[in-house]
Amino acid sequence: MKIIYAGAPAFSVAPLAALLDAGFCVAAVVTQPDKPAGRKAVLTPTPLKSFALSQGIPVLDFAKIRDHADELSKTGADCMITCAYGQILTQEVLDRFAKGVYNIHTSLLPRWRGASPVQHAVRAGDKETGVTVMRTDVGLDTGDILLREKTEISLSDTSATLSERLSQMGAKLIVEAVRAVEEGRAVFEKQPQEGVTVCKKIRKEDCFVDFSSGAAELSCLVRAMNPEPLAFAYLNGKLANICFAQPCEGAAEGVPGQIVRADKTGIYVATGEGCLKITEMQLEGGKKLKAADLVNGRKVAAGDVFGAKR
RNA sequence: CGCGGGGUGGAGCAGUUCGGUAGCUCGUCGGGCUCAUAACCCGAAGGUCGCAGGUUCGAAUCCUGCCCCCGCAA
Repeated sequence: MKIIYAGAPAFSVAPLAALLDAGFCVAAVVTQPDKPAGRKAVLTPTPLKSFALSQGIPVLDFAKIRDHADELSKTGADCMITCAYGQILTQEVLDRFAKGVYNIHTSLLPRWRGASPVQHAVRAGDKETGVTVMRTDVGLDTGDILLREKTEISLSDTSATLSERLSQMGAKLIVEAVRAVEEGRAVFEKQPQEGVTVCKKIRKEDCFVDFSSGAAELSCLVRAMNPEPLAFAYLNGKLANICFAQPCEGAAEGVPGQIVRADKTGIYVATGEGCLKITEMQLEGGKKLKAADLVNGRKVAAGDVFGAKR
């Protein structure tokens, strides 16, 4: 079985590594073109590209994969695996692979089809999520399901910790999946009609922490946006990216957004319903800091109020 | 040349405007109090003030160059 592997973010690296470890031949890696990144706008390859090059695998970074179907065929691959690749595949591309095209998707399909399933699952307060390996068709994550594995989402999970876990799960599943396909024992199941949700790409304005909402809901928002793009509000005239927060016991006396207590254990903020404990936060221009450090440096004190503007 | 913040004992910060003995909240170590403690009291150790050069009797502070970290925007 000769494989082409398509992906981009760090998340997509582990499954590729697993396929290589399992002894499969990866003819080429397809990924997004290098993009300017960081303050200096340095042209940066995707994490998957860096990894592929370090493994000596040829990399194809097409601006539009649909214009390069012939090049895909030339690799002689009979199967393509995609994982957070970020480009829509056309029927012409799908037809180039005799053994099919399969996608590793980080949700329990048909829930959270689309661009940012991990963040949406956390933000929605889902109790569980997982990884689905499916056969790709021209629809958006609508293909038939081959394998699926669940994992719980805990109150201490962020999109960062979940992604890491899902990446490992995806790595395990894709090896199983490819073996099944290779041995002709793959069994597919149509996606259910019910329970379909679609998620779009997250924008920064989706990340505003409105303290008039409930603490439980805000905790989900904050944890969903970690590590990127980070939930935020304004504090003492500065942008404050809130990295980690959990709902906590205790009355929340004070107007929503007001810090009722700030000590080594956390920054306790009144919300519309309940109290939110922030334990990690990043002020404009600064690094991410633990609550204890913010309090020690006198940057945050009881009585300060989070708001929507500077 | 996209805009901006920052580098000061182990951590987070003040001090820089207007040069003159290195300060705060913690942590660490030692001692005390306590049935006990992450609480409280007493004491101690620990700093080339990012790097290099310049001005000066004297530079964390003023001037010049460089390195590194971070927020926004892409």
